[in-house]
This record gives sequence, C-alpha cells and structure tokens, in this order.
Amino acid sequence: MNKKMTAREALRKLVRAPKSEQRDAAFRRIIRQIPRGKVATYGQVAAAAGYPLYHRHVAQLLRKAGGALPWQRVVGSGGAIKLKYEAALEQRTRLEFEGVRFRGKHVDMAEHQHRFRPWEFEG
DNA sequence: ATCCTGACCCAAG
DNA sequence: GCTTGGGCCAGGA
Repeated sequence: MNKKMTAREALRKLVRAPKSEQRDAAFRRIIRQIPRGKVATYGQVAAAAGYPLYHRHVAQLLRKAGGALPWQRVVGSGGAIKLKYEAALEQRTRLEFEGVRFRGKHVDMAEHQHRFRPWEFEG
C-alpha cells in the first residue's frame, strides 16, 4: 500500500503547481518589495512568493534577470553572500552603499532583515 | 528518459 | 566558527 507521506512530500502537494512564468513573476514582485537597507534570503523570498522549497530557483531567476531587479538585496541563509569572487565583492559593496552593515562575512540580519507581510497578498 | 548543474539549505561532526 | 553529505527542484544537454 502507500507508504507514509513525509511532511515535505505533503507540503509539495499543497504548493501551487509550478509554472516558471508566473512563478518568476511572483518572485520578482516579492524581491521588489525589499526596501533599501534591508535584505531577505533566497528561502524567504521563495516562501513569501508562495513557493516554499524553491529557493534555488530564486537564485536562478536572479542570475537570468540580472540588473532588472535589486538582486543585491537577496542573500543566503544567515546573511551569507553566496556569489563568488568579484561578484561577491560587488554585492557587498552595493549593500554597504545602501547602509547595510556586516558582521564579519555576513549581513547583520538582526538589523537588516526585511519582514514580509503575509496579508499583503493582493492577487 | 537520464544525467548534470546551480547566486540554496540544514543538520552533523 | 567551518566543512560535508544529503535533500531539493527545474532546466538544459
């Protein structure tokens, strides 16, 4: 018979069927909500857009969309910069220019974490 | 259809 | 703190 469904599998079934088009649109909308001086993680953006478990795709979009979005405001878990080499330096520089402070290698999340408002759904 | 890749994430050690 | 292994998912070859 059917094996017990894991919590993750259950979640996956609840999540809206992935359509890259509207998914990316949702990601873009969320990313644009992040104000100057604040940041959000890939996972938070994905979840806020209605697609938990799609954090990797947020990164994929950012790479593709590039300059059309405030890409520097999306960081890794814990405020880590996930880009490499020069790109990483550029992101850090851009963020510092917006007033974001770092603690070692990570963004000071206690101060710069952006909180998304769940009720601002607006279709 | 299979294999590989990625601006990820997290629990362990 | 850092590294590692396993898990995740869609896209491209």
